[in-house]
Amino acid sequence: FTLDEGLSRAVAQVFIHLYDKGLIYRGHRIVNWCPSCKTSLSDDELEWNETEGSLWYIKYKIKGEDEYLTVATTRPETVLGDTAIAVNPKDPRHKKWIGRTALLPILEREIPVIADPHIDPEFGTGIMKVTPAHDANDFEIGRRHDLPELNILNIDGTLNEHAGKYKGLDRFEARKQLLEDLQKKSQLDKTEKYHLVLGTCYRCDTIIEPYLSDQWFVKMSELAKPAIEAVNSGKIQFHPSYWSKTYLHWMDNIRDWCISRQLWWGHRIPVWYAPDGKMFVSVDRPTAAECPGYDPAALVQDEDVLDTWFSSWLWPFSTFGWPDKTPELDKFYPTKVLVTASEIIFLWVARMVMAGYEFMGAAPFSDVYIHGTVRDERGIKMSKSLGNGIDPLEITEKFGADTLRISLTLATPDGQDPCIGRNTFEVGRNFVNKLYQVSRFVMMRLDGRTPVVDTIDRTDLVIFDRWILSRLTQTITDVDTALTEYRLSAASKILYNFVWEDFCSWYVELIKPDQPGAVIRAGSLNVATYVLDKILKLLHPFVPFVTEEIYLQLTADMPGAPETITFGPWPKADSSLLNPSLEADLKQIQEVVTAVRSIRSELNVPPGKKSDLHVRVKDEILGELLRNHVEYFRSLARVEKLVCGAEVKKPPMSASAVISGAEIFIPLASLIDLEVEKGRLQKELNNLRDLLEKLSRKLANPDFLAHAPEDIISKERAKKEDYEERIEKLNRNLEQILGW
RNA sequence: GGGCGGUUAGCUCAGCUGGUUAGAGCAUCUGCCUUACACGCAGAGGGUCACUAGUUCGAAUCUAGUACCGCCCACCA
Repeated sequence: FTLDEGLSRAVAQVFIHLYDKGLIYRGHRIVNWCPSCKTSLSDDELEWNETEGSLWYIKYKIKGEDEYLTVATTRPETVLGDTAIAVNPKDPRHKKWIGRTALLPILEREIPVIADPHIDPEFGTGIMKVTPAHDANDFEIGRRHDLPELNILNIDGTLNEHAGKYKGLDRFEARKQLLEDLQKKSQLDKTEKYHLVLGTCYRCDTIIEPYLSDQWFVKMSELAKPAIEAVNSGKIQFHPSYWSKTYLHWMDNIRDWCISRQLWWGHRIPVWYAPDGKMFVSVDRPTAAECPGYDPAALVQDEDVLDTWFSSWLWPFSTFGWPDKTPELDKFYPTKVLVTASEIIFLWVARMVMAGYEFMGAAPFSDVYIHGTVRDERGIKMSKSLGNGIDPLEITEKFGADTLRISLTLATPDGQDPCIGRNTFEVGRNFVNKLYQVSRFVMMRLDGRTPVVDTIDRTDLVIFDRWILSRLTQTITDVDTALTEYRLSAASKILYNFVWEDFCSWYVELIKPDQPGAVIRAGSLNVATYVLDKILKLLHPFVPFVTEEIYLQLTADMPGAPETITFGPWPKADSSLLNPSLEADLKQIQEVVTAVRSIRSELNVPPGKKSDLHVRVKDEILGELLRNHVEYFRSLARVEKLVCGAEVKKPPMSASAVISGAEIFIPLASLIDLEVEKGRLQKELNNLRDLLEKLSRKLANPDFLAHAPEDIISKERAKKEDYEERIEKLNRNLEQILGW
């Protein structure tokens, strides 16, 4: 907590360090002042109300001429605090007046006519009055041109001695009288209705007044240098990297930091004032020796407190006891990753980097991960004030903490903001349930056998076992890559797909024995358990509670198992398990199974009814693959009898499908609907013909053949051959049907 | 006004260095209470990749501009 004693001392020390170095100074700044509450307000404490106001056009006489410059203002009483008239240097209408002297109406004070690019020639008359003490923007102009900052207000909103005859009047009464006087002197050119937005005090509704006050500042340009260099050189990296642009743009244009706040809660500014105004900078009340010639008891500490970020920017080291050299500081500074939101890149991140270099001599971290900000379904950032948020506790209550976590991870585009609604969380809820169910299945099918999760018996593997191990290996590699690149959502999606598709939909279904309740082959069960263990560990960062629970159940009877999943090692990719050609073989089996399912579904074959499967293969390797493993996919494809080989003939009255490298026939006699089957084949035929046409055009283009790389051309040629082959087969099958 | 993102199926998003029949989940439609899961299984439909111009043999992917959405910062005499 930054208001704890140790951290408070660090804050004061830092103030003194910067003050002694000449980097902290006292200056003027425009604040929002409430004349009723007699306090300054932060921008956040203002309420902005749209009102119908007026735009008054006031004439200023040019000294020594019979000419007038007319300016438009919404606050005529500030005329009394004007210290210049300004025009745009490029404005041809008013160029000739630059450098001349104008006379303030009523008070007849002399003020210069200056040129400043800020003035918009399109607004009003293109001439602006400059009131440095009562407008933030005019203040900036005043600084640029070294204008006097003339304060005309008292703290209660009445006018002070600089207001001449209007002294003592309330600002609005003064406005009224001034306008009347101008009218009388014909110096009020005209009045227009004007729509404006007025800042008011959130407590008392009083219109706030921009007010010049004494504030403390930190000079930033020197502090910024090493912090800019750190990001430019890559010593500090943002993830995603484009956030470094935001950081650098701000740092390159950095302005001095106003660190004093007129609040009651915060670190008090460590400055003490003697009755005569003499200043002492000190953590505690100065001792007699520290303020020679003054009575320490008579010193008064500055009433203001420090900006909250003035303590937060020290956080990476103040939390470890700095400025003392503690073992914690030694061990934990610098750290590696800072995780935060983009909206505080300036407020916090940039300042921590600057403080790190200034006080520790090194950057506080090497990587800054910027996470997304939740938005609602319309894309608007969720916030308390808009009331468009979803309460995370409500989601946790309903679906569980893991669901909240994995759902947000899955839904958040890497580096961007997720738009979420209530059903965003169903995805995660379903997934966590799926994980739990499949785990339950594996554990049930242990049938009393002790699970083995650390090793696999490589002499006892079937093709599907080796396949899932290869897929697992690839998955671990992909997840590691994604995490290394700080792509959390990508990592979670890789795992989601692996678990749901590869593991649940294919592997577990393939190793299920054909007979209900039959014991699963020991080798496959070993692999299933082994893979499940790795899944739990890979998913643990995303689904912490459920993976822990399952892990403890799975390893309950396992001698020497860690007492928590977090003590287990992160899975390593074992490249000897990777087998791309095997994955390609499996893909073919999957395609056959999918084609069969598709035929059956489209022809409305009752799920309970099994059917024979005839496969004419182009290559006997596939035939063998199918024959040898039919027992595994028999139930997936509802196969009664399998006939496959290069010479297989199409059985009469059978439905067909053509995939790359094979033709599939299912004899369906009574079940087949001629029209439906014709439609199916025709549709596929049309699809392939379109593709072939496009491809043929491409391959007939001499420019393509001349410029495209060889491997692309041969790939396209192979594709063409495949299309032609499939079209021919489809044609034959279609002709046969037409002959029925 | 400045800076930075985004725009791909009805919705939420993948698509990394240009060559895939542009993918997934939700939603929709069809059929299923099939040995863990109906929070499920299988199948299907659905996209001129915001628009315009350019670079290229080839653009969802690169460049420029336009429009719209959003975030941060500044400002509105």
